[in-house]
Amino acid sequence: MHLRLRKEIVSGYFPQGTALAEPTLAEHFRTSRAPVREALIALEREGLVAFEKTGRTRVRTIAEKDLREIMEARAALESMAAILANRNWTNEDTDFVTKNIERQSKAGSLAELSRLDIDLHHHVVTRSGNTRLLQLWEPLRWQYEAYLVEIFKRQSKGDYRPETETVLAHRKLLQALCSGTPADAANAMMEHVLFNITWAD
Amino acid sequence: MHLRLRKEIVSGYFPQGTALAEPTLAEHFRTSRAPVREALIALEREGLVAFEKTGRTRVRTIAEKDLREIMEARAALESMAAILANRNWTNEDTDFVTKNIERQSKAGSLAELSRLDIDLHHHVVTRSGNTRLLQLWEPLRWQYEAYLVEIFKRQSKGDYRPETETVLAHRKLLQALCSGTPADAANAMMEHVLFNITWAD
DNA sequence: GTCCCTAAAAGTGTCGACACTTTTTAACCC
DNA sequence: GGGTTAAAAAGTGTCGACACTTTTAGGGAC
Repeated sequence: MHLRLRKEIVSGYFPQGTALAEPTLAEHFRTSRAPVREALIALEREGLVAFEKTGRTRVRTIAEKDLREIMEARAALESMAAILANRNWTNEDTDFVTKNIERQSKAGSLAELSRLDIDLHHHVVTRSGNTRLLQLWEPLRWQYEAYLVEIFKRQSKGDYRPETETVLAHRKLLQALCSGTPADAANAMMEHVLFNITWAD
Repeated sequence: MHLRLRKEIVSGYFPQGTALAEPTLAEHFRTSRAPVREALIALEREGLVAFEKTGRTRVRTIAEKDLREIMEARAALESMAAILANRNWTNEDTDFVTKNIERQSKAGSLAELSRLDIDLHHHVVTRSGNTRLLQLWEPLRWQYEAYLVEIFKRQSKGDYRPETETVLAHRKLLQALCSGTPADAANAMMEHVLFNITWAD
């Protein structure tokens, strides 16, 4: 329920600013209001919906300035994750990331590239072995995805060229993760994530 | 309601592992179960309570290995916060932190020192100006406090000596925040927070 | 058309109830 | 006493209902 509603928000089915009335959602999910309320509370803490002072709920709007916050927070968490993942790194991890990057270079759309990109970053955070890092990271992920889907809507589909910049940064990151020092890994991640801020605004 | 229950957990009134049955809590707070459930969901996402597979809820137990995770995550968020706060730093901030450190050096108990310490770190995260950083940091704060109160219980009250180490690290941090580079601030914060890991285990 | 006021509609917050599941208790046998 | 089974107690998940608040819609004056 909570997961289904999240998917509908992140996928853009409920666009930013949409009013989320409990009776309506209850009907939509064929349940009563109680489970809906509980899902909304969880989603509020994930930053995907916002409660107004009157108690009403809307899909949160994520603007450019929010993206900066998200990327800064991601950079903080992911660079630490890179340090920790660097310690635990195995050949299986290298394989996984290598294959991911390979598919990125052949990606046919910005949406596909983004999905692969998020997968890669998710892998690093997971492999940090720090469950709290992952727990804090996940809301940022959903907010980021919710932002992306909005951008994709506005963007014409025609003008896509593979993002060679991103792929190069990922190769550098992989290098640091599998054969660099923890500091190398942190720096590569920090630069890579923060680069997207300047790229985005 | 959510805040009251949190306070009772963090203060140690509900110790780690305590079963939190909804009807009992409802009676305790003189409400029905619905608000209790909603508070529990919020607290679960703050990491203060844990749901078992059967749906039952307990106050989460935070052990030494959890403390490591918490401190690593704090280091990640707070070092980024230090970078951002360094940009916005004003004389008022310097005053606030200076007074805080002064009071630390005169602190009469470990509990008082901890309270001042958390206040100082909270100030830096707030002054980063990044609301998401603060939002992610707060759950770590509660978990940390819930851990501390448990430690204080076990510890004899007699053997307290002021932690000059901590005070020195804070002075160094302040120096970096008000007259150093962003990198200085990040490093000072990272070292300071991670130092507590080795100190704690 | 616009403004204002009122009435209806929609929404939230809280409650008690019911079915179902898990845990505890108690009785029984050995 | 220790173990097993069955009944009772406690707990969760979900639902519909009610009072109260906010928003929307409509009607009248100008």
